[in-house]
Amino acid sequence: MAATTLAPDIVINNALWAALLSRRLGNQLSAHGISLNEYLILHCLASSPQRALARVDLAEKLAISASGITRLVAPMEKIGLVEKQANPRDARQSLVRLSAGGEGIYKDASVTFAHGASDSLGRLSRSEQRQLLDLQQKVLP
Amino acid sequence: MAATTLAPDIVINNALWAALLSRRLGNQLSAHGISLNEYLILHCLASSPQRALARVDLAEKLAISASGITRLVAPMEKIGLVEKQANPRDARQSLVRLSAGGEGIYKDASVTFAHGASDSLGRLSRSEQRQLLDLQQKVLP
DNA sequence: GATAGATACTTGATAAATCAAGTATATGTG
DNA sequence: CACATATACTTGATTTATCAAGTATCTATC
Repeated sequence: MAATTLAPDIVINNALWAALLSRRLGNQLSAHGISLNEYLILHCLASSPQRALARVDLAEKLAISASGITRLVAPMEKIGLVEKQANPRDARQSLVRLSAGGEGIYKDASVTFAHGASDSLGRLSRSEQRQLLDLQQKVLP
Repeated sequence: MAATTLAPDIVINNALWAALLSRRLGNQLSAHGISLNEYLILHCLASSPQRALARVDLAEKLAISASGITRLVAPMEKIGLVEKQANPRDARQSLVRLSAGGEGIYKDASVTFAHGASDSLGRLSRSEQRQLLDLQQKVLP
C-alpha cells in the first residue's frame, strides 16, 4: 500500500521547509540582534501566562537540550532580555522571566518575523493558512 | 486584524515540530548508523532520476551550506554509502551518486523512518495527512 | 584568445549545539 | 531520620554547522 509513503513525505517536507525558513528568518532577525532560537524563547515566554518558564519547560518546548538552554539564556540575561527569578518552593529551579526590555524587542522582532512568515506562505490563501494551522495543532503534542 | 497572526504561528509551529521530530527521528536512525541529515541526503539521491546530484543541488535542497555538504558527504564516501563521480562536462563539479550499499541502508532506514513519522502523525486521519501534504507542497518553492 | 567575473567546491577558524558527568536540591522508602 | 533515587540545572569536551577566504574551472566580452 502506498499509504506508508504519506507520513514520511510530510515529515521530510516539514524538515526541509523548516531548514529553509530558519535560515531565512534567522538572517532577518539578526537585524534585531537576536537569533531565531532567541526569538522562539521570547515567544514562548510571552505566550506563557506568567511570562516566565522553568528552563526545563523551555527546553521541552523548543526541543533543545537542557545545556543548550543554559548557554542560550545566559547572554540573554546579560543583555537584559530576560531575568533570572528564583523559585522559593524549589531551590533547584530558577525561572526565566521576560523583562520589559525583552518584551519590547520581542514585539519589534515580531513585525519582522510576521513579514518573513507571510512572504513564505504567500502562495496559500487565507483559508488554506487556517487549514494548515488547524492540522498542525492537531499534530502537536 | 488577527490576519497577521496566522502566518507567524504556522511558521513557529513548524519550527517547533521540526526540532522535536529531528531529535526523535535522529535517535531512531542512529540504529542504522546514520544521522537525520545523512538520511535526507540518501533520500534526495534516491528520489533523483539519475540517483546522483551535484553538491550544490544537495545543499540547496537541504538548505545546508556548501561546506556543510562537503563535510557531511566525506564520511559517507568513506563508508561507501555514496560515490564521487566526476562530471566530464564540468571539471569543477563532482556528483554525489548513491551506491548499491547506500541504497540498501536507505531502504532499511526508511522503514524505521516511516514508523517514526507515522507515530508522530498518528492523530491525523489519512485524508488529513493527504490535505497536509498538499498544503506543504503548495508552500514549498 | 586574453581577461574579468561567475560557479563549484574545499579548507581554516569559529560559533552553536550536544552528550556525559558533576553539583545541589527534592522526594519517597524503610 | 537516613539513604537511595529523581529532578533542575551547569560545566568540560566534542561534534556539527557556519562563515570567510582560497583554489580551480568555466563563461562571456572585448
